[in-house]
Amino acid sequence: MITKQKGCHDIYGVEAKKWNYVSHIIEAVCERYNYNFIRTPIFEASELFHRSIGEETDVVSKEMYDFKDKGDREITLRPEGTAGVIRSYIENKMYGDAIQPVKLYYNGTMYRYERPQSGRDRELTQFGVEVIGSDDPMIDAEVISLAVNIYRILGLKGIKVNINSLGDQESRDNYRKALVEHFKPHINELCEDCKVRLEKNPLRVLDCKVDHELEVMKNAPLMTDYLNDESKKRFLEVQKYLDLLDIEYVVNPTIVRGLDYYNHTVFEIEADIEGFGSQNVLGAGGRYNGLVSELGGPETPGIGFAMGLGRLMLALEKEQIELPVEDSMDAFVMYVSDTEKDYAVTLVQELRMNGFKVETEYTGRGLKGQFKQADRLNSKFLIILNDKDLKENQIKIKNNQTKEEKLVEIDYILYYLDEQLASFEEDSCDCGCHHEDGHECHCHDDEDSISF
RNA sequence: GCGGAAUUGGUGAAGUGGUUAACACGCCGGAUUGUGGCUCCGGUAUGCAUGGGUUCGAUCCCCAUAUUUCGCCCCA
Repeated sequence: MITKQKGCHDIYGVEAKKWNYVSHIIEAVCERYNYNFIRTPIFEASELFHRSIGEETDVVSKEMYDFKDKGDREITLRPEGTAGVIRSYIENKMYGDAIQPVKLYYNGTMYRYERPQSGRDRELTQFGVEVIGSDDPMIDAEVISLAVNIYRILGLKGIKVNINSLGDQESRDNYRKALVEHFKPHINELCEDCKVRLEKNPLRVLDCKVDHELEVMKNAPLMTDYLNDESKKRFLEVQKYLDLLDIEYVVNPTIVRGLDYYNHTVFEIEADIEGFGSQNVLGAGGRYNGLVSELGGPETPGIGFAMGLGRLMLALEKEQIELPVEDSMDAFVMYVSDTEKDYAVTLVQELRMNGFKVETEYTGRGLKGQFKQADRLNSKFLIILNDKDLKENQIKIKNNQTKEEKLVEIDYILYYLDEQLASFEEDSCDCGCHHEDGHECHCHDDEDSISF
């Protein structure tokens, strides 16, 4: 048997419906914030990721899906979404668009050659946004609030926002120097990885999990103390806007992020959920004011974030948040004889074309089997065709909830079904979803009634 | 890249170095000659991840591979 590749997943059935629902919520929220959908290729020139993410990062140095195509081009399956979006922004000269800043969102698969574990796959789905062309701290807060509001709308509790500022180039350089001076005398106490990090990317030493408890680590200089006045002011403004937006957050100076393009605001959104494991960062992002120019575009500020949908689904599951999943039919058309079947074929099409969700029998089951099948499909009405009724221009239709059966004139079938379904929905939840006992219904918390 | 655990039918699983590998659910059929969901009866084929090895004999023991899963590193 040929099986799926390591770290990949087939998503289907109820799970696929849940994914679609979540994507739908995300889209609705993005629309309200006036972000526009962008779809970029899944593969790009390898150089794009080397230049943007950074040569020394783990993502680039050991997790890239690289290959050469038949034209001998160096290709990489995208490990994250920002690089491709920025490439597209530059290539399509979006910096010349009348409407600025450019606000974009994407939702697609990313690829990282990693060892899979809970909450981490080789093929992962990320939703993310990018705002390019504004350096206003207000937009930093908006991006964070957008992410938080998506989690809120989905009903997720225990969301923790950690923010930090890496400052501008000057602040970062000063801090970098201070860090190297601080750790140099203690280099032998650090783990092997950190010794290398201190050389190549000193900031990364800070979020080392191995050396976390060391004394040198605890009294290491803080980034916040090395921000120059402008960076400091900017960071405080971001916090002011977050306060105004009623977003709870914690300033955490150890957040440095694994991708090199970040500066100023960086943030991570954690799920503080029992049993979630160590892969508890649901979303993260930050500002990247140097990235557009680094990739050959004009000097343009930008900020963005990404969230892993797989982890989000995991969190929703752990918190036992039930998503509304449409799993019922309006009607199931039953038949036995060939003439009944012929009529069924046309009736089913007519009903479908008039907006009803209708199913029928395809596998030669007897009437008994068709009743069972209709129940499995959670069909609200059963249409039981009978040659004798058809000769008299009538159709038997049974309400599967009340068990009432009625003979209806063929010409009135659409009207009858429409009316019956309307009254059907009055005394039951109109979302059409199944609710297990004890679970709250979130069906009406959809995008038409979201509260921020 | 490193380490631990696992893999038995459509599904959940029990089990043993030796004739037909439990049990449950599901599904199909019958009782009910065109009205199901309850009940009862019957059926569900070549099925113990793959490849080697030990053995008279392996689903069981050993090795390798694959996949799954949980950690480390790192990331969403």
